[in-house]
Amino acid sequence: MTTRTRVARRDWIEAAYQELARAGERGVTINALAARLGVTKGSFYWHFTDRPELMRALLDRWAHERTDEVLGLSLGSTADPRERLRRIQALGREIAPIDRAMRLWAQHEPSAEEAVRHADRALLGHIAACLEDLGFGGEDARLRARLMLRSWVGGYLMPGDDGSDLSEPTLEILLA
Amino acid sequence: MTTRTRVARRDWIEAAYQELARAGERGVTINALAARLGVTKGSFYWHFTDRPELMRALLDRWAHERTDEVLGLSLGSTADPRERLRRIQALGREIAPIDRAMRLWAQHEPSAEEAVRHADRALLGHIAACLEDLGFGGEDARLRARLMLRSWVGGYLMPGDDGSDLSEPTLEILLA
DNA sequence: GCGCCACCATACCTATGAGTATGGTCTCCG
DNA sequence: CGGAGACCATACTCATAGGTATGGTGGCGC
Repeated sequence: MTTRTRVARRDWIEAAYQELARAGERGVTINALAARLGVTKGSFYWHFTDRPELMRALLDRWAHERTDEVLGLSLGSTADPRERLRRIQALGREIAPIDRAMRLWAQHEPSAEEAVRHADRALLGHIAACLEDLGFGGEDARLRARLMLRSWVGGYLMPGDDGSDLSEPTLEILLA
Repeated sequence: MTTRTRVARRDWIEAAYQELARAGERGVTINALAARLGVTKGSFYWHFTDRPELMRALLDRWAHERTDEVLGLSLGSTADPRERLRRIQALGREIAPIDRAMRLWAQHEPSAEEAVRHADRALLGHIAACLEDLGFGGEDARLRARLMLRSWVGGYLMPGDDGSDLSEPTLEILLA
């Protein structure tokens, strides 16, 4: 016989995380995850007390992942700030699904909103630092950083905008 | 006795429209609207066949309202393009709730996505026209218009960003 | 070998929201 | 005054998703 499937708490979190990136917060449903993991709800309610606990774990996982990524941007730092900005954009493209899901979730969940706010503070700091290295004044750099991030996430809410046109020519405008 | 409450089809649409702006697409529930209107579901299913029909009516209402607003921007046109851009921003502030709701809805509803796409095309055209009047080239104007709109709607997804700091200094950056 | 415990399946309850069936009431028109 | 139709209330069904209760089944220590 095939060995009885048996999942750990991390498996639930991981599956939920991917479901979150794929279908949004509403898509994170116990039954769907159970089917995906090949078990039933009985497993879930042994590892977790309720759904909010799972969602809190997702928030935590995202916050850590986000911190590591931004940290990676600062550490693997080229001297050239332009190159660093390009790396931020590259990172943005790969984390787009989960980032989008988190921000949409944050629209109706205060805890998610707080997590996004916190993560944005760090990211904005990093972008502003790059801009300062490019010669922009402190206040101006912060303004432009905010503008860059806003225009980036704004792409999520603009149909027919795959974000490809935000890469080079648009970056020139923001750095002019 | 108080006269029995009696609502029309437009009343349902109007209530739903406000509920949409207030609580998003998920907030548009038949029972909630019925309670708000002082009637029951029986009334709704007389005026409409099902919920999708109501939602289509909302899409229609929004599309018309949006067309009128953008048309109003073009008609009441000052010669000064800077002033026209400021009027766009002013309009943006007042339509923020329903605009936000529509864009969030468009994330998981193709018909809403199509409506937003169509409305954006018109608005982007108007903004780009203003930018061309300011001396920007055709392609550059379109890029900057897209950037402006993206940074505007991006504010919806950025916690702790009331959009107030997007007004003047940020506009200067985009017009530099 | 035996019991214990981690882990899961099964079967339930509950709330919510869409949708339906049917009967009642008001109003207007002949 | 009497019926017809517009309009709504009441009382259901049904599907989904969270949550609970309880009874298994596996492996590991003694």
